[in-house]
Parts: sequence; C-alpha cells; structure tokens
Amino acid sequence: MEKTELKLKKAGEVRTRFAPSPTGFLHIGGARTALFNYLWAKKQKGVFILRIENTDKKRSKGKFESDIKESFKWLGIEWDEFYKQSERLKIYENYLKKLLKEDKAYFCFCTEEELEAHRQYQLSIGKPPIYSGKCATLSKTTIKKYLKEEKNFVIRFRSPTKKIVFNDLVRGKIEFDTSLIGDFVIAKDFYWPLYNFAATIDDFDTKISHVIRGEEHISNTPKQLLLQDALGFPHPKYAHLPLILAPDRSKLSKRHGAVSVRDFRKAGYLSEALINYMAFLGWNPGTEREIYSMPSLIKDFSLERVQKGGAIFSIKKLDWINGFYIRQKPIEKLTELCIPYLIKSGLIERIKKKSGNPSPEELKLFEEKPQFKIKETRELLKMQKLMEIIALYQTRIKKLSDIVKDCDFFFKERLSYKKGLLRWEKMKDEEAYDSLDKIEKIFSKIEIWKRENLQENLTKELERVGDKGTFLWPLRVALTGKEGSAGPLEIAEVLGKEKTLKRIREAKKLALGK
RNA sequence: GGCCCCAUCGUCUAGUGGUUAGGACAAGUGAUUUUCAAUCACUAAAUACGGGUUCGACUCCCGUUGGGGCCGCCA
Repeated sequence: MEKTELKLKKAGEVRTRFAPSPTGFLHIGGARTALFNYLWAKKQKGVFILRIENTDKKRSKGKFESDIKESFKWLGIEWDEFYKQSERLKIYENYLKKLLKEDKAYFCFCTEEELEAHRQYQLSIGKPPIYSGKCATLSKTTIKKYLKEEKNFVIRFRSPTKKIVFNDLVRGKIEFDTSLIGDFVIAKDFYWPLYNFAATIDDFDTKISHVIRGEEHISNTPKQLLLQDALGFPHPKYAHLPLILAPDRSKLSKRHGAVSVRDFRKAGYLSEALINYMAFLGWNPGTEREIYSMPSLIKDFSLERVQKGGAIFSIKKLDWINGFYIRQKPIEKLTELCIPYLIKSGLIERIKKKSGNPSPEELKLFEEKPQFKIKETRELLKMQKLMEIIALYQTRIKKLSDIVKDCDFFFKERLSYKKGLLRWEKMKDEEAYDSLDKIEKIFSKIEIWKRENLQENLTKELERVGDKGTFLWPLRVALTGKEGSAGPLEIAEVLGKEKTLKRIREAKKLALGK
C-alpha cells in the first residue's frame, strides 16, 4: 500500500481519459467507461480528461460532440481537461516525420483494391490478413518518384516481430504475438493520423497514467505498445473493462432499443439512478450495499473489483433503482422534474409572463412561479397543486415519463372508459349507480373538502355495506377512468369538490346508459 | 478461419481450498389494501462439462463446450 502510494507520487498524479469519437450519441457503454475513468481518477485526486477523437472528418459531427458534453454534464461527470484531435494535427505530423526519418515507418502506395484482394486471399487459406510488406522495402528513389507523381499513399508502421506481454489491471497477464499484427497503417496523410497512432501520442502527450477502456480495445493494445516503444514513450497502465451486453449476449447496440444516455434521459431516468446502475455493471464494492451516489462511488471504487465477464444490461433493475431514487426525491424537486413531461405531452402549458409592464395582479400571479395552465380546460394551475398531484404518484412511477399516463386524468375535461369498469367484482351496473349516487349525496353535503373529512363521512356507509370496494372502486374509476390508481379519496381531495361531483355524475350517466 | 478474452440462481453479483454457496433485481406466495404501486414476510432459483492436483475443490491446473471481442486507409 505504502509502496504504491509512493510510486504514484513519484510518477505524478493519476490521469485518465475518455476518448470518444463523435460519430453517434453517447452510448451507455461509453458512459460507463467514462464513469470508471472518472471514478478512478477522482478517487486518487487525479485528473480526468475528455478527448474528442475526430480525425475521421467524414464521420465526426459537431452535434455528437455536443451530445457527449451535455450527457456528461447531466450525469455529473466533469472533465478537468479537454482535447480535440483535430486541433492537434501538427503534433501528430511531427511524430510521423520522426518515425519516417528513423525508418520506423514507411510510405505505402498499395491501392485499396490490391490490399482487399490480398486480404481475401489470406482469409481464404485460413491465415490472418496481414500486410504483405510490399512497400516496406521500396527504395528512396522510388518513393521520391511516387511522391512526385502525387501517388496516393498511406504511412505504415514497421512492426517489429516479437512477443508482447502486458499486465492488465482487470485481467492480469495478456500475451500477443506481433507477427500476427503486421505493418499497420498509422496515417492516411501527414495531417490525417489514424486511431492507434493519434491515441498513443495523445496519451503520452497528456501524461495519461491509466488507460481504462472497453474490452474491444484489447487487440489494439499491442499496437499501441509497439508504437510507444518506437517513439520512446513510457507505457501507461491498462485496464480493459468488460462489455455491456444485450439480453441476447451480443454487444449492446442501437438495434436493442434505447442505448444512448440521451435516450435514457428522455425516458425519465434520473442521472443518479443511471450512474448507480452503470457503476454496478461490472463492478461491486464487495459488500451488500447497492445504493451509491457519485461521492460514495469515488470513495469506494477500485479497479481490482472490476468484473472480467460481460454484463447484460437489465432494464428491470435500472427501473427499480430509478424508482428508488424517485421515491427519495423531495416532492418539489420531483415535480420540477416531471413538469417537462407533462408539458411535452400537451396536458399542461407554461403561462408566459407578459412582456412590458405587468399589472399588479399579474405580478401577484407570478409570485408563486412557475405557473401553469391546463391545456384542455384552460384552468390555471399552481405549482402547489401540481405537487399534490405528483405526490400521489411518487411511489407509483418508475420513470418520470410514467407520470403522463398515470396522471393524465387530472388534466382532462372528460374521461373515457368502459362502463363495465365501474362495476366492482360481481356488481351490476345498477349497483354501481347506486353506490355512486350515494357517494354523490354524501359528498355534496361536505363543506370542508379534505380527505379525512371525506373519509369520515363515507365511513358510515362503508361500515354499513362491509365491503369497501362497493363504494371505493366505482368512485375511483369515476374519478380516474383507470384500473389502477392512487386512492380515490386522495384523488378527490386534489381534484376538488366541483370536479369530483361532476365526474361522479358522469359516471352515473354512463352506468345507466346502454 | 486466426488471435485474444470470459464462464456462480433468468439477470447483476458475493465468494479467493473446508460456507446450510450469501445479497439484489425479476418471478411466485402471503400480509396490508377498493385497485395499482410502495412496504413487510416468506418461497423457488446457480457453481457449463470432463479430467487432474489435494485428505478436501465453486475456488488451483489442463482439456472440452459455450459465449464474446478483434482481425479497416473507423474509433
């Protein structure tokens, strides 16, 4: 322990990086990789770097870079330093020239067709497709000639043949034979470096101490190790994370539905829940504790406890964790989080503050900001009322978006449901009508519209009948139009006397109708 | 096909030679309840297979099988 600390101090701080290429929205797998990098760095008071790998100009898009940044901000993963490969082209060029000069890299003028044919041939005879080395021994004059003719070229790394062994922090010893790698391409041009090359240089240049990345990069590691040796760079430590798998055990991808952070955000998952869940895909603290906030993750995270095998992404468990965090939220906060969903679904709208000089009444109205309007009925809706509604469903929703389908009846003028729904168990329509009629009579007389009061007044009837469902079920359906909901008296209280009675009357009509 | 990696309940996992193989999600049952949730209690559910090593293997070794990743002038 002491020894490790000493070493770290001597070698400088822990510096990790997440290096996505902006060719798509931030994937949940990428987010988890970033999270592990972040946790590992922060645990040791180190530095976490975000590096945008956009050397592929065709596939890289600005909107994806924005998405990556936005997603991180939402998740609470903050980067300390930021780099963009497109802004570092000069650096790569210098190293490229250095390798060329030292004959550790060479120009290759083979055409893609040529290469493809060779690849196919090798595959057909069951050999790994590696470069033939055709241009490895081109004479200087030939190269000069080709260059002058402006022949298309790429730059290949002269890959030495040797056994490579590295110690993976998650998997232990991993061995490779570089004769199976061949002379790989490191740049398409002086100002167009390719992944392995650019990444190696950036990792060195930004003093990355730990490369923590997905398992799919294991086979890139020997190439980067070779490059580091050729350039005289020290080797960073490596940790390859297990992949996140779809239920069919294949790599999780777009065809499996929601996979990007923004998808989950839109669906109403809380960032705390997503962080907590992602951390536990391939890692655990070794205790039975499962609820972890970002600070506690930073405290307890360790690479040694990272799993080796891939983990299937289970939406059910995410839902559970999300529900848990929703239940923990203060109601004001939860309401604020739900509001965008209610607005987007068209149930409510925000009242725009009038520009110019608002009248004193208008100002007063806005004292309790934010204010809303129910779209269908044009009624004003105060934040307080909205909170009362959301509170009834806090234990019932798994994701924020659920609030819409569960609470829509609060914001509707008329409900639409089947008459049969009003009947409790073996009840007949007439009996449902009678129950509703009785409730209407009782409720009409009630002055103080509080749930305790409603309860008290209804209790006598309930006791008389014995089976509470006789009254409560039809009432609940009359108010909500749904098979499942919060309790009818709580709903009635929030709905208000007028609306409650109106809905009971409508239900009565329906019960009588054919 | 070649190379590399992996393997405990359906899922996420604990376990580091001797455990009634533990927890969580999901499932089921019950309690509560008008309903749906929430909550509580309980139940069912796993060491892929075959060889070693050992007094003793889930644990160590080898093989088999299965799964995955990579084999780009993408990252």
